[in-house]
Amino acid sequence: MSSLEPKELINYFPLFDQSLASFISEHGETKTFTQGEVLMRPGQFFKYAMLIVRGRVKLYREGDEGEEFFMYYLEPGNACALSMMCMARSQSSTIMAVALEETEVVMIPIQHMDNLMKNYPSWYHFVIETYRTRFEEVLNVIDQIAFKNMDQRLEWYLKKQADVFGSNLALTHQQIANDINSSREVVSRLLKKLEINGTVVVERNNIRWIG
Amino acid sequence: MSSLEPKELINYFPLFDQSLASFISEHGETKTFTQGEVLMRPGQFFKYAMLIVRGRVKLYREGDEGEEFFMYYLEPGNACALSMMCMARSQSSTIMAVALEETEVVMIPIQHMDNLMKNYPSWYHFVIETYRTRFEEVLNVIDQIAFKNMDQRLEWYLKKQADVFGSNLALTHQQIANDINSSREVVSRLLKKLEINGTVVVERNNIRWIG
DNA sequence: TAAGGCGTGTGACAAAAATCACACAATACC
DNA sequence: GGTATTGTGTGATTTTTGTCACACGCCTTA
Repeated sequence: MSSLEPKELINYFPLFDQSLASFISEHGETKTFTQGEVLMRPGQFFKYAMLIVRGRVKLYREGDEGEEFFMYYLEPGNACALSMMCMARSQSSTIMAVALEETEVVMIPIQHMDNLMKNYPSWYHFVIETYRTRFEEVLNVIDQIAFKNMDQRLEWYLKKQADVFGSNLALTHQQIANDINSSREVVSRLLKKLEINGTVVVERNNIRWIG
Repeated sequence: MSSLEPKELINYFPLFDQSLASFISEHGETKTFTQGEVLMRPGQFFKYAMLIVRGRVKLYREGDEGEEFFMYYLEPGNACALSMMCMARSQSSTIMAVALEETEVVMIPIQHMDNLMKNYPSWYHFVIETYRTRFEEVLNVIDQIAFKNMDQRLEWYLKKQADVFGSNLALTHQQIANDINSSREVVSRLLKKLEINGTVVVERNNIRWIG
């Protein structure tokens, strides 16, 4: 439950200045989530701002009938933007965040927010930057599903995966289909096309992204 | 170019406290945009945070081939979230904002941001609230295009329009098609269905939303 | 090594949406 | 009133995506 050293924090979050890192080191609590554990679920109130320092978190949108739609990953050095828009008393459906692997998170209780905003300019710079990044990410998602066909969306999805996990993607066609809200057969066929095209190599349980 | 009275500002932005309203009244510049004028375009840097006090602004996403995709409106009392994520040096394609009618905007130069964040808690509460609202709006858009069919998306779109403009919508089928990235014929057919269904009355250049 | 589960490939078909080709009604403007 | 423009209605067709049915190969494990 004790927090990280200031130096380590600055390492992960280069936007932090010395005094901010010290403050967070003192008042933040670290928590470790196990693989598959839910960090955030629909309708939840937040009592902490969450900063990722180890592991990976998958954010996705849930449809009314339980469909999933992948949005983005959070990695060390990222913060959960949603957790920072604190009073998120959400409606019908909202965002899910689950740990993909064992994940370590620094949690800053919201009662410190006023103080942080007031006295640590590098904090709100970080907050704004976090929002901006996520907002742009989400706008890109909209571009894809509003303007592009399945083949282009699949390609974009695979590229994003490769950016995060490297060129070997341990994914089944079914998992991909879930993430982009399509069906296994469609994904299979499109992957075949991409393979002929030379952008990927398709193996069992694995896709090699060539680009 | 001179700004509004503090009292008036608080009227539009109830989250502002007295001192914040005074500050903005003093340092904000008001600017009037004419109908059709662009407040924000792809690739632009922002030098101001923009608060809407009169009129209406339409925000939409532009595709690579010039397609448009409607996202949301800004009305008096709203702020432009994008303008507040100041250094938005955007990439390939990003958001467009155009005035739907004559629109009055209070513009706060970004050099005041540090001061505002530091000394006016009601300012950053407002900023966070603005981000939160827009983020949720955008997530709802994603729900629609990721999980719903055209008929449901059309219905959702019309309802949103009716929330803003009242139940008489001066829209052609072509305009609707542009906003939801579909085609006129499809919109015509779906509107007919909705009319049979009793949710709308279709007239020339006008749609009456019944609900 | 036999059995069963899981991941993948594929053809046939269905559904949703986009596109094409018109007809025609309402309105605007000479 | 006559003519052009704009908005709408509708069938036929194509494209895209989703669904169904089933084959088959790989891998585990008993």
